Amino acid sequence: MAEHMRDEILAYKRDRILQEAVKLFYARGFNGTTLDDIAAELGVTKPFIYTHFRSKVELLAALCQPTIEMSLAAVAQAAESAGTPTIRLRKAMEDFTRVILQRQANIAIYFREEKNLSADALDAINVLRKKFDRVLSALLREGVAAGEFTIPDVNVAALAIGGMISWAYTWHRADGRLSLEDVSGRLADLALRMVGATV
Amino acid sequence: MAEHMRDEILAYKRDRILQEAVKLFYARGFNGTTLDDIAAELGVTKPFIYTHFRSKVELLAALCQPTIEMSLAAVAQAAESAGTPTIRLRKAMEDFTRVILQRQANIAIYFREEKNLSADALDAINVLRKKFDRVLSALLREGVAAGEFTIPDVNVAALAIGGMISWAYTWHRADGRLSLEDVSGRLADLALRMVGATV
DNA sequence: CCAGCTTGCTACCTGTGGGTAGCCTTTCCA
DNA sequence: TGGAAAGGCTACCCACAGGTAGCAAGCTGG
Repeated sequence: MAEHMRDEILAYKRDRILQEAVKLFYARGFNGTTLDDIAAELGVTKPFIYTHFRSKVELLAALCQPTIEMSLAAVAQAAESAGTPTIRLRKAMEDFTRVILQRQANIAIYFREEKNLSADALDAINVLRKKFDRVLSALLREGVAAGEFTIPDVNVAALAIGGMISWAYTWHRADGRLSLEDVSGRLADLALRMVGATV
Repeated sequence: MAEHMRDEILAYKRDRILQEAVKLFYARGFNGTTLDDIAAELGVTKPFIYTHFRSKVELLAALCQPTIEMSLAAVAQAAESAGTPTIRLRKAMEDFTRVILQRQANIAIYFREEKNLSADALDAINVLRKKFDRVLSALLREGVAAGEFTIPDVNVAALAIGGMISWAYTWHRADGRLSLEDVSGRLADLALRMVGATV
């Protein structure tokens, strides 16, 4: 029991560090943020961070990788769900957009700071991204086979759709004209149009 | 005459510094590249660079801004050219893609290192980007007015199209399956589909 | 052939920030 | 109530890299 709660608190501290790191890396960039900055924001000191993360670079990986995993999971789950390719593609794109916008800061940091990741972390993430492209391409091919989509070049289409939606991290404002649901609906519509599906 | 040639040589030196900086910033990131690295690659020393650029940050701006200007120019010129909105949009998207892929490294550096730009340089570039969005949105609206396009939300469509194409900098390989012309053709097609144009 | 200007180099300074050693305080159990 | 373990802090180290001062070498015009 005591042990159990100690672990929860440990996890909570780790989480708070990550939260604050995301906020600052997003606002000032990875190299523009010092560990002292993060510590100050939390009301602690630098060595405190080192009891939870081995290095600044590990902190970066810890805030990128799970977000990429979520993106992949969203698309993979929708692709495997029930329904026609059209229905599944719409769900995949809506859910993917939600991840991108809910984890907007993490996504931005990942794309900006990729070069600062360790080779290992980068490899792990690249595996996920390759898988993402394969899953999306497979879904598009399924739709073509079913006669629902018309796509001249499936691989380019997958990259184009993935890019169009990923890009939303650069322009969406949570306090702007469009809610998260507005954006995910509109981008999913555009994706369906790109593949020639009947909307 | 003598003066004239001296200026040419000055410009040439400046250009070579920029070339090498682009190569290294692209490969290792802005913060992962030292001015000594760039100098070494050129067979010169750090103070040499300082006779052509006031600081590392100025170097960064000098390799970002002209590329953004080229993107805007490509779209603006196509939008003002002759032909139907459909024809002009196709040309705009093809030319925009060409800029993105010809200046792939510069574009990548800009998006990654935006946070490292001076406030002034960033402002100047943001003006260009706003203009880019306005020009593209205006062209889409024209197409809608002419009955050639069907677009539920013009602003989102402009961002989506711009994003889809910009994104090509992340995946295009000059030595890959698709040539620059292949990609620009296919992405322009996809853009036209997104706006409901008759391809 | 010399004066002076241009050009680029050698050698250096210095702030910064990631990372660590070792101590103090609090907590918890015997 | 004493002692040990855990948790976090103070104080520090030092490599690195942006930026500069001042000198040497070569070109140019008189």
